[in-house]
Amino acid sequence: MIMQTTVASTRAPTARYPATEHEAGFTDIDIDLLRKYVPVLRHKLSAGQYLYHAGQPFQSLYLINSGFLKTVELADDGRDQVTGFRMRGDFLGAESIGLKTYACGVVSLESGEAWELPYPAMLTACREIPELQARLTAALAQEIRDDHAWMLAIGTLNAEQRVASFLLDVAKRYAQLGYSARHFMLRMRRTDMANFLALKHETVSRVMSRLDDLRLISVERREVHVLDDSGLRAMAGMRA
Amino acid sequence: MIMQTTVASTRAPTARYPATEHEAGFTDIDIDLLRKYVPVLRHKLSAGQYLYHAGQPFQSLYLINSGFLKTVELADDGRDQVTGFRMRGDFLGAESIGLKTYACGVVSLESGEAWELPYPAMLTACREIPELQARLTAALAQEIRDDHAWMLAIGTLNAEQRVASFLLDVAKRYAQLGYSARHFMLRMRRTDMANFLALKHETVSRVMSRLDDLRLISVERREVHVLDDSGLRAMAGMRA
DNA sequence: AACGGTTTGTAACAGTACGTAACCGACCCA
DNA sequence: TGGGTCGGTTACGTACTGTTACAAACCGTT
Repeated sequence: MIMQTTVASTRAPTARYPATEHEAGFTDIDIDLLRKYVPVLRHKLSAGQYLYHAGQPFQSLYLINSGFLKTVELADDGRDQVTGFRMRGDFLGAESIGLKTYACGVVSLESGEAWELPYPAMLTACREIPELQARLTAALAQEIRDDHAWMLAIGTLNAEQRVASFLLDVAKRYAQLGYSARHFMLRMRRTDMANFLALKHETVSRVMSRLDDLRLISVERREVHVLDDSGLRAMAGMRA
Repeated sequence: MIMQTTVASTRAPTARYPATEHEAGFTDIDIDLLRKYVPVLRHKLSAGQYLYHAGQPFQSLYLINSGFLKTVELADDGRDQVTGFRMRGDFLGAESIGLKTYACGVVSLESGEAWELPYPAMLTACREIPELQARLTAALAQEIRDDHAWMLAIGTLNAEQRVASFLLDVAKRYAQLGYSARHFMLRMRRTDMANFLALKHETVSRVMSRLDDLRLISVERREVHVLDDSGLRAMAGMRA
């Protein structure tokens, strides 16, 4: 086990459970072995801070040790799109491999810690540790699949279904990290959630209230209780 | 140069130009060197034929030599989403690396040829040819960036802008393969285009007609002339 | 050349999500 | 303590896109 145990957020009222056996990232890679080839640099992050900006020279990959971040795609004309949310064990920066500069930006949504892994050293390490290469490739493939799942959701689900799906996904990811899947704190603003779901923040608010009315969840600002898991699943998966 | 020159489609009335220096895929990998490690199997494809189905055992990557294909994400309940269109020089199957079965399906939209590259052999080859590993990783990263660009478009653009962006993207890719960017044949049905753009086919029809009315393009079924490139760009990029 | 199925185009209508705006509560800092 | 900002909620009218329906054009086959 390579992950250093840290408390992800002091504000979060989520219960703490034993970590599950499988986590994303380097779980089954020996971090000490990795350190022989890669100088791991630790970075403390605070809310609102950028881990890296789009356009900045691409130099490193990052592994999130604690905290919660969003990745943001930026267009020339100012349009922006939240392409995902990342938490402990997730990789960052892999999407920019092959480029001179980072293709997107990463913003921390709360305090946390990220480990910087200089890419040239990682390349060397990958040659020495075949398992590392496999993990990195698998992480890239996984990200593609996540993106495709998002496309499927956005392309085929209405607002209610998108929000329900999103909540279930968040719950699942918290559960994988050993937190409660039935009671959690959303770490992002409504605006970020809406942007990610290709909706407006008012729509997200309305839908959340609606899910509350239907007794599927109870919401108070960022605090969410899942009251009817199967009901929520039904709403998320069924056709309009 | 590794690419065998073949005619992509006999139906397409697109003019043929000298190929550009840069193409996606293995362009700068020596195909003969690759063959020392990987048994390359050629597959003829006809319109409507699946290259592979979602759920089928994952065994190989594919490199498109000629033709035009769509990748389709499939949900349990029957919802489906076209996640992309692929042409000569593109990789297929990389999104399923790390899985036992393919995560999506690939359908040929016209006759063509794909080269099957058994994945276990590819792994070996990657260890022997560092450049190959780099190309594969770069292709994966590129796919992520393409997906993110799509997310940005779907999340921030209206129907007109999406269709305009799509046409410009198609034009660019044809140009990269040496075809005309101002006159081309769409290889997919309106339904596929609409699904990819998270719209309905009637909406796509409406918008195409409007772009025609505005003299930005001239359309007749699948045949498209770009009449006002900068006008089309303005429409694609500007905010609603 | 005629046939049936598929694909595309057009139109009227309806609905979901949007845009605007006002309000409220939490938080920060003077 | 009070103003200011930020984030979230709710109401109401609007409009873009989806829905439904139908017709025309196209394709492959007989």
